Amino acid sequence: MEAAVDLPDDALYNIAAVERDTGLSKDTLRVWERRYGFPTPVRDRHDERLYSTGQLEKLRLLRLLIDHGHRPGKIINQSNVELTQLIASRAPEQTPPPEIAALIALLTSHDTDGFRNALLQALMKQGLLRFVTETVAALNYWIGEAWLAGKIAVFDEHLYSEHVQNILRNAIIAQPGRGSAPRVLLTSLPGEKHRIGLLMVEAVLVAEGGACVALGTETPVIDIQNAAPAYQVDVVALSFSSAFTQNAALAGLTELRALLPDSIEVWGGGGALARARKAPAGALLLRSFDDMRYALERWRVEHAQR
Amino acid sequence: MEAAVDLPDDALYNIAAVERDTGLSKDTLRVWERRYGFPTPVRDRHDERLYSTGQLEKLRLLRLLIDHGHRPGKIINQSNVELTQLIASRAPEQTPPPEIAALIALLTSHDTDGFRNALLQALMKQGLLRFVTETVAALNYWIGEAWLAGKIAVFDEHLYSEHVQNILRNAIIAQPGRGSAPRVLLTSLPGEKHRIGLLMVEAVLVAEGGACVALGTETPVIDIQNAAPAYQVDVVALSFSSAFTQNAALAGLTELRALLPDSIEVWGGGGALARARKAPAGALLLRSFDDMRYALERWRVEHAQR
DNA sequence: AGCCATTTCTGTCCAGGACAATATGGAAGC
DNA sequence: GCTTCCATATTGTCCTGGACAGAAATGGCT
Repeated sequence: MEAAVDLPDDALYNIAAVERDTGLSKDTLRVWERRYGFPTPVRDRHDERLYSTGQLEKLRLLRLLIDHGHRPGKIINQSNVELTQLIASRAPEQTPPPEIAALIALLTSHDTDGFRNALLQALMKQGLLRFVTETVAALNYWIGEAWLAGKIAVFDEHLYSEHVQNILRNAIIAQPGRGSAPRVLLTSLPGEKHRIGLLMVEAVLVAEGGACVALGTETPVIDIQNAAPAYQVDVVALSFSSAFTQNAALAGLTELRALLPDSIEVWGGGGALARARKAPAGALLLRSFDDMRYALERWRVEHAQR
Repeated sequence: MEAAVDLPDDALYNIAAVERDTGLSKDTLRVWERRYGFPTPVRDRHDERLYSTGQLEKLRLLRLLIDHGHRPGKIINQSNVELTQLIASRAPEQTPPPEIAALIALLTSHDTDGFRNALLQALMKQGLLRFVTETVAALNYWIGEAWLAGKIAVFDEHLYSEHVQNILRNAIIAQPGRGSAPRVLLTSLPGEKHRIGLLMVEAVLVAEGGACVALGTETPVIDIQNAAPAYQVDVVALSFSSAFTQNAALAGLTELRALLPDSIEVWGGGGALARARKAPAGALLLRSFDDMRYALERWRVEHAQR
């Protein structure tokens, strides 16, 4: 029994590596072992945990399902195969429209140049506004689905994110005109890392002739409070992907609303708020890009007479 | 139920927030308290640690000095003032060159368009390679210094990062030619969020005629392992900013080296590795952009005969 | 159906002990 | 003088097992 190459199959990972690769904290890993009897890593000579590749794999499946609403206690004792089926059964066999399917096919065939060119072509054909609200939005959705179904690799998703960022940032810079009122400060709260949503909003804003001060992701509330007057913005807009809890998103909006002067509006949008019933007092919920365009128009009407 | 209105100055941070803001692990924070008597957070009604703004500040100074070679036990009982002096004495009263100072002045005056235009102008004047290795590198350094000295706000740093990203991504896309060998897969490991370093590397690579597959930040090792053959790359390059521990960076390189076939080279660079003594067997340490250009050249010579 | 109270579940925090990995400092050898 | 090696000191990470807050699920009420 001799392997020509070191097979990664019998590799062992210490708890720090598992935390890094699964996003599950060391405390969580230990408490799962204590409560549910999984994972059961072997120990090295100094009684430190060493996790097998199979356990690491299962932990990643669990993480995925938990992020999509399953409870750990219900699924932790199922086998890898059962978990994979659970993931597959989630989405009722739908297929994306052909344009989107073609783009995804380019991505999964690892044809980086082809994918980039196809995106650029779609942008040219549709213009920035439609490109963002139709193509990119649909891509986000269907790539998420494909990922759940195991049809797309994590690294493909990374590459997708990079390409879309490149193209959107490029288009935003290229947009003619310097933008007028309202000036919108755009960012997300700590914990919210999803950059594409922010860039999509920025693209729409710029396309509609607004001016955008983009701070990127994960700005602490206090720093937003300080930045808003410094940049003399009219609106502070926050994006919450579905990685955020709806409650956490609403709490963030409420906190920010309390900290900012009344003259500055607070807008919130994104997946976490798509199903929210009502906005916190004094804040505005944007459930779609159309909502945002109406909000822009309303702001301009209200501030027209001066 | 408690009514909590946070005022920035007497704000209190729980141990998770401090870990996030300082990069010191919870274990380290607790063991320092036990051993050295610092920090001494107050406790909430459930005996959980709450760190004051001042202690958070001191912890950040300590982290910084430790990253620069000081030992914790020697400096942990000095005051904030003494630590600040220690930092100041580290870089003997230097001032940034006038071009850099002018850019920083635009940034701190919140003149977003002016800052953007000045960056674009520098790029046009210098070309991509010099812009990255001179202007952006210097800006990173001096903005870090300005932050240490309290001369720059967190949100200004966020805005800086966004603008540089816009410009670099724009320049990378605009670069003529599709790039040839070697094909380099470029990313960072989970925990390493610093995007500008990655983009700088990508810009230099592209400017030198290489082909780059950029996966963005925080790609788990397993996914890198899978991506490398899928994209048929010749080299996997990882970037570690000084937010990473040197040990963690070296461990990551070692792990990756073991998982990838010998035909794929492993390169690592960035602040965390700047003072590393020797590279893990089979990996290459790049301590500067020049190192990277030499490495590219060497690779091309070695693979010239076909 | 919607709303509120109660129970269950789950992640994070705690204390204090242990030890591996690294850095330091000095002695020995070239 | 300079490296090389080894003993010692320092420092970060991991361990166990207990506790509890906050989120989610459940049930009872209008």
